[in-house]
Amino acid sequence: MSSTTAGAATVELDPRRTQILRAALEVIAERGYGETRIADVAERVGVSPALVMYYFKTKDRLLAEAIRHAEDLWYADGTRVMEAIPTASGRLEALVRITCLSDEEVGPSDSWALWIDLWCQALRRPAVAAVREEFDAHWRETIRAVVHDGQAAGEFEPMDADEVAVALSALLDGLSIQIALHDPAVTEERAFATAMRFASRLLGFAWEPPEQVRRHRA
Amino acid sequence: MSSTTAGAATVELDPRRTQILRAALEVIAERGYGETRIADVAERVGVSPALVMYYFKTKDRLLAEAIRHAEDLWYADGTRVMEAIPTASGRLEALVRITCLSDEEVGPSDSWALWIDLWCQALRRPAVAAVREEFDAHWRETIRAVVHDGQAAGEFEPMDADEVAVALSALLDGLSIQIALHDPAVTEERAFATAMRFASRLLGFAWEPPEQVRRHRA
DNA sequence: ACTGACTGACTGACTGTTCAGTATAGGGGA
DNA sequence: TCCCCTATACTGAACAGTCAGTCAGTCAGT
Repeated sequence: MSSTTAGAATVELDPRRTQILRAALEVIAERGYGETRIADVAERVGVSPALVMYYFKTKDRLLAEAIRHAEDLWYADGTRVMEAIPTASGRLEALVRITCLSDEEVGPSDSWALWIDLWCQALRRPAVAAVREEFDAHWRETIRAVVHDGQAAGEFEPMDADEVAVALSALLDGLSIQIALHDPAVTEERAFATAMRFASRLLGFAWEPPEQVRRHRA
Repeated sequence: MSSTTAGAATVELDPRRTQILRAALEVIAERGYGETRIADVAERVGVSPALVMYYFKTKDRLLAEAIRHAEDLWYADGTRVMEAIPTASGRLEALVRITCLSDEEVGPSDSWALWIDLWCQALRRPAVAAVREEFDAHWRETIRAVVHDGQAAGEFEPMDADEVAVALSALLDGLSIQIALHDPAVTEERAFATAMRFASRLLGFAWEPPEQVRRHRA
């Protein structure tokens, strides 16, 4: 479906440019969007702040492009992982795993912080809001497609796939917030189990929690 | 009790102090936590910036107290509304309604933005993180209690109430993000219906989406 | 020599915080 | 009553630090 997504991502091949974008992403993840200074980004690359301005006209443009770059990276990884999984329930579990567990091969370990910052900045910055809406729409469409495939294959019960996509993406967003904030009541494993239990119950497929987090069921 | 908390108690009763706190909350909701200037708060109250520093030693302390103040206000309203509802399913619906629909009598209309900012700042500010964790723990406990009551009364099916609390609070958080960001795919009414459908299916109680979601309480 | 990558040094704006000082209210004494 | 004294609320102005953005100019490759 989305085999030609490389176009937009490879528009900028300038290595210095992508180097700066990557550095900006690191700084944003560490210090936060609002606390990111051009000097920090420049120092991380090992160049002068003026060079950052040379490549990106303003700070706003740098940060906006960095956010979009993060989205591209995240989805490139995500689709690569997803394509290798044959069953719909397996792909659904992969989606939940990517969202809840930090040791997956998708995105940086602190990508949750980036998400929260994305939402926060999207509140008031139209450029960020556009990226966010695109990102979420794409994410929901991914879930919807998996649900649809599973229903067509008889793995899932028939029900409104859009509805499931909205509910499940919201659930995952909410859980990722608790994980990002290290809430003691919501560990990564618990979030994973909660989301999977939820999805399996909703879609009517069998799923058993792994050994270490298995608990009694009614 | 007076020896250690007398200062704090009198502090909260100072009208000028609460006036500044309220103004700070308004500015935070409008401009965002990171973009809030003490000059803005002072101007809204009609005093000099120096007076704000006179009451709150630093900007950080002002903002931290403002956030805590918001939490207090929100829960005061929330518990008042909840107490008047007899059935557990009714209280659960009220919880969802408070979260999803903007015209309820709980909190300011833009309290979602405040929540997102709360999460964002909690990522890196320990003082805010403490308020956030308290807030969420209280919120989950509220849900858990309602679920437990409903199960005891036979309204809900038996299942782990903690599990339901984690899942439902996460779902509501995720939906509130989409609402706050005005995502075209998730209107307030749709979020409300999604959450209620989810909860009723999970807990096994009957719920029908209203023909037209009632708004503006008569 | 021309172009593009790159830099050091500067500026200009913003803003949290301080501080010296003003005004007002109240209390106590004569 | 009048005056003095003190504490409290409050302000205008300035200070000090931070940073995005600019610019003239250097350096390397062609």
